Amino acid sequence: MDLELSFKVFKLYILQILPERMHWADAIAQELMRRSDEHAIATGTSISGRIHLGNAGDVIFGDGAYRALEKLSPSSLKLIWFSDDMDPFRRVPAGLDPSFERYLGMPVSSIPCPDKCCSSFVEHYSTIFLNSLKKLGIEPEVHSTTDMYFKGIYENSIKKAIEKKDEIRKIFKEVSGADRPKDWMPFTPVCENCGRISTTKPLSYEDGSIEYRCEGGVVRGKLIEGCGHKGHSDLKHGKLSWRVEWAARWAIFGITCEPFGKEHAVSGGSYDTSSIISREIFGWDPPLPLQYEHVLVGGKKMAKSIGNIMTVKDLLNYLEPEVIRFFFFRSRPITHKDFDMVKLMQLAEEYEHVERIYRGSESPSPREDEGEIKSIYELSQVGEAVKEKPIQMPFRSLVYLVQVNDDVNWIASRLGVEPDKVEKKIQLVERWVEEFCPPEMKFQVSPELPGVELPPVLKEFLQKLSKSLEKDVREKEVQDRIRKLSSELGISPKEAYRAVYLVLLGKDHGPRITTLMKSLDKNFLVKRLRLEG
RNA sequence: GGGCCUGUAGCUCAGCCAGGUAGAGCAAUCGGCUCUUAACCGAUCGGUCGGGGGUUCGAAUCCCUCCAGGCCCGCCA
Repeated sequence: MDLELSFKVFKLYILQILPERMHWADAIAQELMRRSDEHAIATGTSISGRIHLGNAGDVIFGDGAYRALEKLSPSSLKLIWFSDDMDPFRRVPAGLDPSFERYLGMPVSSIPCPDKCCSSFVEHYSTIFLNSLKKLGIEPEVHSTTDMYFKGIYENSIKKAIEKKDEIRKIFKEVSGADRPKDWMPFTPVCENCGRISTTKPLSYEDGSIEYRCEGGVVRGKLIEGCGHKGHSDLKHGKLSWRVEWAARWAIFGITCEPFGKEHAVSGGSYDTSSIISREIFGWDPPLPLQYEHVLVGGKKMAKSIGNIMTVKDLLNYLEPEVIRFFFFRSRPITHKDFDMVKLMQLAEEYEHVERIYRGSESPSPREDEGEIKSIYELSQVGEAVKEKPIQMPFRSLVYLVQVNDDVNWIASRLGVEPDKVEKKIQLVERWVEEFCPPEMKFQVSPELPGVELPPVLKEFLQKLSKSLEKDVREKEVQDRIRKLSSELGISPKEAYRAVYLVLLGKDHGPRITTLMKSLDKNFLVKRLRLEG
């Protein structure tokens, strides 16, 4: 008994002196600083069409680590985004002209812009992506893998990999049990005749030159025919096999941390293999992995076939950038994340809550960790976090206000803010209300008197209320009047309010009554309360 | 065939790595604010921590197992 008690006391004491809980980004930054004080964080995206929210998550998580490291002042620090544009084009995304099929098997960097507005397919999609990341305050150093090959940045790595290809084959065998054939080459050239990379087979290597034949290959289970061309390629027009390329890239850029999804993280997967290749072939310690779970949308995987692709650009039509960042930083990367457009208001409210705590207009509850909340809020900011008490324009309030009256000046005066401050947010909320707002939060003043049966006493109440409104619609008096009348007539205020909502909206509840009334034409209101249409 | 993640209050999630009084926000309910529904404030309600077993003085937390959901690898990346 005594022993048990002393254990408890000891533990409670320890808990008190332990530092506050730590945000994952801070924990990673600490671990990284323990390892070294020069850091490069790598993120990357394979460009196969519109770049969605999940792809953005990769970079956003990287930015989280970047910002947390920044606070610890390492001697050098950068955030890199690799445009994986030497990858072969594997599937024509939905919505694109089917004629793009002719590019299957070519490096995506050689496909033209689908809208003929940019210099290429890759530029088209990556520009949109990078611009929307910029709005989230993320501006990584950008590298195109195609350019890197062209410029010869990979050349030494390719030579080394070819030299040690048998060693690499052994690593593949040991780590993932995959048998690469004896004549396997870690580098695949682009066919100089047809421009495809999925169809070429390297035959031999000598002095920086690869002999190959374009004999065809399989892409997503579909056979792509080769053109039959036989030729020689230098080491600038082709690509290292992924796991080798990944390792080479780590070594070349000195990558110390990289976020990635489970497709790489799986046991025997590319992170395992690349780690060993990195260490044994290129002599670089693999980066600290930052594993994350993929983002779902409305409980489903984002897929072009389902048509539920959500991009940051799309999302910026409904949410402020801070809330999008908040979505990624409020919980651990490994946690399932479901971006549900219908529940977006809840997300916005949680962000507002964290903002109030950070900026001192609300105190955290005993179980909320102030240090962690501080990190979450700071990581959610596009720029510097501000400490002053916020003037908030709550998403929820706006949802109701825009449905009553979408005049900017009127809404601004209700919220007590400058019209130009709220204008943008009104647009965001209006779009959400129109497209995703659940029906129970939607309302509309009925143009005709809704067909409702009211007991005589409530009719009398409405008549009297109507009369008093003929003279005066100042809001304090309206509420006073409703209360007075309901007590005079012996009905509960609740019934009284219900009656008003019924005749105005056809529903038994609605937004604050004075807000609603004030936005309506006085004559209309008086008539309606008299049940005259 | 191999692996990963998730399961804690109606909803969204902390807490798990380093076992020690089950938490927050939102919702709901009730009340307050000279202004009673949905801008604010307070209080309350709400959970056999997916099930079972084990280790332990003590398990949401560690181990085993089962169930449910989501996903990945086993072509290429």
